[in-house]
Amino acid sequence: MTSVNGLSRLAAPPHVANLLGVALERLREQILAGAERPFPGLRVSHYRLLDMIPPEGARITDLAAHAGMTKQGLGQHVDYLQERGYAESARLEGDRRVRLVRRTEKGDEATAFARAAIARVEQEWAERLGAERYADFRQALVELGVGQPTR
Amino acid sequence: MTSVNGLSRLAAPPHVANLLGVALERLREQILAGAERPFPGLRVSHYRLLDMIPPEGARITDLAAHAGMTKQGLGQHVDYLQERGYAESARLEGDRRVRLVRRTEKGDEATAFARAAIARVEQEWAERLGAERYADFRQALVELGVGQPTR
DNA sequence: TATTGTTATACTCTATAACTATA
DNA sequence: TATAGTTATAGAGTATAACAATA
Repeated sequence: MTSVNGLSRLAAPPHVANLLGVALERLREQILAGAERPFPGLRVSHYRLLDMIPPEGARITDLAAHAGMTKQGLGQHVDYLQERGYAESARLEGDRRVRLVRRTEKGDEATAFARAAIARVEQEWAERLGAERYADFRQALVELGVGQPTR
Repeated sequence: MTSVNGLSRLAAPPHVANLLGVALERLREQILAGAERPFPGLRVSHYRLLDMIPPEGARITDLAAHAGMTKQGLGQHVDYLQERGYAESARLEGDRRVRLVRRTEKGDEATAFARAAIARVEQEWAERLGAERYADFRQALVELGVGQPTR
C-alpha cells in the first residue's frame, strides 16, 4: 500500500459510510468465526433470517416484510435452512396457503451462537471505548435507526 | 407487519448488527437519490471506487488492495466506469504492465455528488442527535475502525 | 378475485483459476 | 521467474415476472 512506481498512496479520509462498513464487516467476521465455523452451511444471511423467527413461528410473507426482501428470496433461504435442519415448516391449519416457519433446536443453537458472537464484539468495543462511551454510541445508533425509511 | 392469522408480530430487539445495517442502508439510499438518479449507470459500488481514486491516478493493484477486493473484481468496475466516461486509464510509461486509472471530469462530478449525499445524511443525523452527540458518535466509529483486521 | 407461496430467470457483487504481456 | 492485469467461470444474495393453490 506504500508508494510504488512513483505513485503516491491512496486518498482515504474515511467518511461515515466507510466507517460504518468497517464496523459491520467486523461483526460479520465474528459471526463466521474464521476457521472454526461451528455451523458450516450457514452464512450471515441465514443467521439473520433465523434470528428473526419468533418461537411461535412466522409466515414467509411476514418474514419477508420484516427483512425488507421479497417472498421469493426469503422463501429460498427458508428452503435452504430446512434442508439442513435449521428450520422446519408446516402448512397452517385453517389456511393451507400459509407455511408456518419455525426454528429447530439446531436452529436455536445457531442463533444463540450468532448472538454470542455479536455480544463478544460489543464487549470488545465497550472495552475499547469504555462502557459509558460505548453505551452512548449504541444509543445514538438506536435513535438514528428510528423512523427511517427502510426502503 | 401486524398480527395476522393469530400469529404474533416478529421478535425484533435490534442488535448492533441490525442497527449498523439500517444506518448504512440510509446512506445507500441517499447516494442513489431515489428517482432523481443524477448518474444513472452508477451504483453504490462504483461511487465507492471513484471516491478512492486520487487526483494523480492509481494502479489497479493498489486500488484493489485498498478496497479489500481482488484485482479481477476491481478491474471489472474500472472497465465499467471507463466505458461510461467516469474514468480513464493509460499504460504507465516505464512499466507498460501498469494501468494508471484516473477519474474524468464527469467522474469528479459523480464523486462530488456522492460526497454531498453523505454530507446531507450526516447533517440530518447531527440535527437529530445534536452536533456534540453526533461528533462523539462519529469519533467512536473512527476509534472502532482503527486497527481492525479488515480481511 | 385476492393472497400465499413457488418456479424460472436475471442482475449485482465478488471470488477463484488460468492465462497473457511485460519486467 | 515475478508482477500487472485479463478472461472465464462460479457462487451468494436478491430481484422481477409468471404461475399454482387456496381462500
